[in-house]
Amino acid sequence: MTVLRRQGWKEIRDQIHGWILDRSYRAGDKLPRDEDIAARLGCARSTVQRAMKDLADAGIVERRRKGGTHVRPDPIARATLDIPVTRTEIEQRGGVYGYQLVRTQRLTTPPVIAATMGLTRAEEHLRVEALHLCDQRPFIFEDRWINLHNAPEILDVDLTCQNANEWLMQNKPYNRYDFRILAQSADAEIAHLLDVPVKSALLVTERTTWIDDASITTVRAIAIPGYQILAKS
Amino acid sequence: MTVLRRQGWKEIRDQIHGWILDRSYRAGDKLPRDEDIAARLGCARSTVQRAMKDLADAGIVERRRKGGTHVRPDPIARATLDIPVTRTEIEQRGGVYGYQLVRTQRLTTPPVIAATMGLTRAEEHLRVEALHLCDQRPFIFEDRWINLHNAPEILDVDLTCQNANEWLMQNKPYNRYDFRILAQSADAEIAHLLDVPVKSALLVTERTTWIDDASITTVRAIAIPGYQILAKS
DNA sequence: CAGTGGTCTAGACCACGCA
DNA sequence: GCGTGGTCTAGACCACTGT
Repeated sequence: MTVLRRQGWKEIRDQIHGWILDRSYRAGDKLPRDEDIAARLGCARSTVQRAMKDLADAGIVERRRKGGTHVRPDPIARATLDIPVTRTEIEQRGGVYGYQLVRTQRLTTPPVIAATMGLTRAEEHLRVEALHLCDQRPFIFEDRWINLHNAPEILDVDLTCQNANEWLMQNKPYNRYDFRILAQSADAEIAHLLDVPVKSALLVTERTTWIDDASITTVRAIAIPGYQILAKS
Repeated sequence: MTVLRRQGWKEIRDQIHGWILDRSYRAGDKLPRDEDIAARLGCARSTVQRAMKDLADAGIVERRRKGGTHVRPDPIARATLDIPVTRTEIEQRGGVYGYQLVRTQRLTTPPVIAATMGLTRAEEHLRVEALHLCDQRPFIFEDRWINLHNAPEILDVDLTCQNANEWLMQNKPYNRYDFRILAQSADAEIAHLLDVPVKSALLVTERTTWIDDASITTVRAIAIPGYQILAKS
């Protein structure tokens, strides 16, 4: 529980974190008020505030007005995932990106998709199935539904050569999304598309995006075996 | 590109985000300096700063000293995952948590584990295999390696009744970790332990934790079919 | 109602990186 | 060098919530 000086809110954060790591304060303990910590460490209260915000975001402490700051008894492991554009992801691996449209259809939403998108009634969508290739080999298969009520311009895009995701990113930025990760066994169709054995275990990510309450698109991306998602501390 | 008033840095953030959404500023465009935005929106520069930090963290803009703030051409989808303690996770689903030790062994690390933990030489570890149960049924199987050099006290813990993860959380807080998500097909042993068909697709999360450069534990958690990881925007 | 964190401000200085 | 974002400060007021 030493007190050192000089240099930035991260130092302050690490000091406070240090008190927890060295068990000066333990799971559930209440930490001093920001103002007292500021006085002890010789900085302004707002600097302690920033340090504390970082610790709270990391799931290490819990703050409540009037209640004060407590060490979390069950520190949450909070990971930040960056989900890059598939093209970028492949290029960062040193591969050559390729794209292949499989099929498009105009359909009204089946109930399961409508529920995912939070629609109160069925709306007409464009369903786009496509393959992302890495060095000419299948890498990710995507099954996407685009809400034609909220993004009708997609009909003017030639999806045989332009990737739907990239068009949407440029033209339909979203401000809310939802994200799921799960495992799925390859059925005959997927196995054929990805060129992998039937029953391979595949990592699937599902994403839905909205502008306010208007759903834009929902996509199910099925990756080849061996694909991993990495997160950083 | 309207200018409204009153209430908080989130309003400021949403205003700026609005300029991007309504395409007043497009992919790659340079936004005005913080100070000019502050003047236009009638707030202090530090308020714009906070709003901008949020947009930058969300992957919507990119900031560089001297270079200014630009709209990201490829907005990264950045998701935050909360990985709860398994007990908490099960209880939040309304299930009854159970724990069952399968096996413990003292071993020196095989190369693949040593590499994951960043060890320069093999060190003695305690390997703990255990099942987390939800309403008496298998839910997650975990295969854990605990570094006896850095956490020798684990040998004094009765792991038949105390969950290794919970002991570590209380007694060996970490300050760095690494995280992977992948899919795996159930082999005969796992299928038997989890009581699922062989070749089921299972979601696997692997985590390694350190205190500074000292590795504490690495764990591979294999979940039953249907398990999903959810992220929030 | 009172204590604590949350936010805002105005101003200052620092650090990085482009010209 | 110099422009821009990054951080720090001291003080003020607000908002939530436990008592």
